Amino acid sequence: MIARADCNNFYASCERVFRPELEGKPVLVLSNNDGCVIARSNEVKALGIKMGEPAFKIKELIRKNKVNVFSTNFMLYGDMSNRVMSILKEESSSIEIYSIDEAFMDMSEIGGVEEKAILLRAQVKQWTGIPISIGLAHTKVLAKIANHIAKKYKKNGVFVLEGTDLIERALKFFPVEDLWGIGRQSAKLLHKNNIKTAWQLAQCDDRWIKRNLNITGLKLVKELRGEICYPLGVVQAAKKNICTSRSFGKEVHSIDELRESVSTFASNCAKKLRDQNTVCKKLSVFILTNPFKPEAKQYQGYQILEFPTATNDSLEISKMALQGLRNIFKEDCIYKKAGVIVHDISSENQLQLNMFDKVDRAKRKNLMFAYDTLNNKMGRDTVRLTIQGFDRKWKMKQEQLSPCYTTRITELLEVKL
DNA sequence: TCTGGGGTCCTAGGACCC
DNA sequence: TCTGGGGTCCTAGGACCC
Repeated sequence: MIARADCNNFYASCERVFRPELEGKPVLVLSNNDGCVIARSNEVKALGIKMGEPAFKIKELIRKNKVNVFSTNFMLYGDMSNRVMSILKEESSSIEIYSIDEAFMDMSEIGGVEEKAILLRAQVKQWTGIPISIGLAHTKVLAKIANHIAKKYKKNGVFVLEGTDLIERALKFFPVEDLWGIGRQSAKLLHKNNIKTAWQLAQCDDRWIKRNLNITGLKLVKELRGEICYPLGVVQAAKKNICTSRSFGKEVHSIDELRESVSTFASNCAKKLRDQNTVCKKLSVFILTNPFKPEAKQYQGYQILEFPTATNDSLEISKMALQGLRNIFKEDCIYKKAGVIVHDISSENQLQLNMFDKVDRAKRKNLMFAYDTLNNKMGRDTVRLTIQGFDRKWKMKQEQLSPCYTTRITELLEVKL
């Protein structure tokens, strides 16, 4: 039996732990620079405030309803997460920590799972102050559904989804678009084909599913039918990509400020690399202007660089990242390499990049991904630095490389201290 | 519809090889 | 330069997740 434990309104709950007087009152957490909503207590949800909503649009609503607004405090959330997870670990050593606020656990060897789960939930609440919900079933996808039901409809926060009748009833009432792995595109396609519930999806022909939703969709459907396709991943796998990115809260007009950020973000990525004992081969840097400033022209820059030898050394990585930033502002380099950008930082130190739309299709190929992603998701002027992980070939060498690099870095850091 | 900041996996098509 | 077939590796881009 797989249990899926999930913290309710996690960030908002964390803030409440230290402000118990906010129990029962609306609590909302805003993203970096107080841009948009990233966590809501139930009271805030009831006000109709949506996830991801820009803060400026709901100012009035916040004021009228005396909503308690917090800026993110990821140190706090990470710490609270560790506390919750360590309690869960004591219950079951086979645990996969899936994200900051949720985990899958193997509870198959534990008899009376429902009672156990209820107790576990009470324990987490008592020791950390964080309310959680637990869904139990034989596959991860079903456990997710069980969790949904537990959170929404069960006073004790626990639901066991087991037995053909109960599963059928649950699936018939569960909207297909709420399934784990069905996003906007897939939902649209399914609706067009008159598939509205999880149950209807589970009845579909395998070949049709594979053709329309590919192998991922097929796995999802098999899990709905009770066949395990996503086994519990107990060991924490090393990240294949590491990324540090941030929006500035204000406009940036100096290259020095960009250099500062790029350098800091590079070190940050390097530290993450060392923490998981890996090295990187490639690095990409990109920047773009504020896409939400309608009157301004939009520009962006993007560079991929490759290290001669894979590394996790902060200095090497920072240097390379700064080289990338320089390249972005160097015309000759751009068209040869990443296919974009440039011109000068004009007289007033304004950032001036070639306009995206003027770059022809072939040249901008590399940029499409960055552009789409950022245009959709990021606010304000942004510097993002990504370090790409290993492909298969490199992975083989990784074990030999990383200890030696790690040692070197440790020495280096000690010297610096 | 969208004023964060992270990640993952899959697939098609191009580059390259014999 | 278009006359064969088979294969692998790589990566951009799409879709999804929290």
